[in-house]
Amino acid sequence: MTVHDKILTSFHRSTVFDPKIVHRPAGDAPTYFAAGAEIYAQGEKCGGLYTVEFGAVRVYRLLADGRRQISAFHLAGEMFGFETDVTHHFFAEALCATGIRIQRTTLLHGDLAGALLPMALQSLVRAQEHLLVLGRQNATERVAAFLLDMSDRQGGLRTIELPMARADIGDYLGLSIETVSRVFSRLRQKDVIRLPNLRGVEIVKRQALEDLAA
Amino acid sequence: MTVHDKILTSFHRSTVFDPKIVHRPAGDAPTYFAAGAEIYAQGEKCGGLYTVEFGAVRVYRLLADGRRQISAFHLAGEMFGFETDVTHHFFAEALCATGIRIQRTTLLHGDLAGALLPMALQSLVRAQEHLLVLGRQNATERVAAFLLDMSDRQGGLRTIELPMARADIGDYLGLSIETVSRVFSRLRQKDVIRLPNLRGVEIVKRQALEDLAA
DNA sequence: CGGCAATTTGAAGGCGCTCAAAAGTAGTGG
DNA sequence: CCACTACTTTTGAGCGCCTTCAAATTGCCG
Repeated sequence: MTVHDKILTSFHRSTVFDPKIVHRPAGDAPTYFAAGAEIYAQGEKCGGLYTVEFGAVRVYRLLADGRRQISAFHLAGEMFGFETDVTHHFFAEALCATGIRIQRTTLLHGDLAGALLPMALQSLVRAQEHLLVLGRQNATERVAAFLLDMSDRQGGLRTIELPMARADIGDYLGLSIETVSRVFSRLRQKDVIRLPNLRGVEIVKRQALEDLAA
Repeated sequence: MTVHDKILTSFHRSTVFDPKIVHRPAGDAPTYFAAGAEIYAQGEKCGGLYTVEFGAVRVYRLLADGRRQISAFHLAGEMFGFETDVTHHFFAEALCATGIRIQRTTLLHGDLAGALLPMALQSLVRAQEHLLVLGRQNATERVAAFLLDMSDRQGGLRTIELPMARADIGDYLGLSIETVSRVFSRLRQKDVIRLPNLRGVEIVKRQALEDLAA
């Protein structure tokens, strides 16, 4: 039992689980999840690998006292669910209406592993870059890096629709929701971004964001 | 070019490079590095995978202004150097006298990849657990988790010899060296640990550390 | 329009950082 | 062996960024 497993032994879910699953077919066909629906939970047996067909996913861990760290968001086309153990060490939930293709991979070696290694390494690099953000950047830098990352992963669009709430962004960036909101407001005041909807973000001055992210 | 690559374009090494390499044979034989010696640098062409035979290694990234984030320490028996690109995105340096076995892997698929996937996933899980520490734990919790991790990875020994300086611990945990030192002192005052040497740590009350790490 | 949740904004306080200096450690050479 | 130097670690004081607590505002959906 590792340090972090120990941390989580006393965990209990804070809200009652409501699956909200519209349709879960057998085999490799996509499964549909409503916003907030659980895809898998810590301690569950690993079911394989997951590919986001549409929508978005948050993957996170919890501390015993309820503090949450979202280790990654996964958007359409991305793969997640890599684990070293037979049971999940993380929770995965849909951020919005989401379609997931589940590949049941009992054997993780041979040619299949050869195809998976690049995907796993992609996740590793993302996690390592996120370590730099969490370890050494201030609130403004974190939010700027986050917005640029989200934009890049949606094709570098000028206007993006965030699939997650402020609370999710905070738990991803290691900040309180109030601080996230304050940074958004400050960026809006400086005309670096515009906030047309609650979830929409228009990047007005990309260069300014990039300067801030450093 | 990603956000983080951009961040690092203006990077320059802060100290003059002194290889201090005693012996670097060809092929798969181990290479020896003195304390502080560079194993590879950001931007260099990837040479393959690296296995620590003895000693210890730090892998890190830098921001343009010199802030450093150590993404991982690697001890004897551990493998590192996984990259998605043809060039390194990180720096790797020996923390002390260290022997490294370099496997030159031109093809990262097939059975070889099958053997590598578990190692890569191990790195991924470590990075994700570290995200929880950096994102959601305070200074005391971070140091406690670090000490337990170091102890566990050295066989759960009661007394361990840290191969790294306070500055390295700080850059790993996202803290200043002063804060790391203060937490060490506080743990010593509470008789949770003892500090026989500058680098030595004796874990007197493991349970207390585990309670703190949560 | 009314009600609920999410977001925003404000005020006060705390944790960790920066700056600074003292104490301890190691390495070198006389 | 000891003196000298350079570096690391420790300790102190003050400050600033972010958090917490609280309340106002906005947005959304019936």
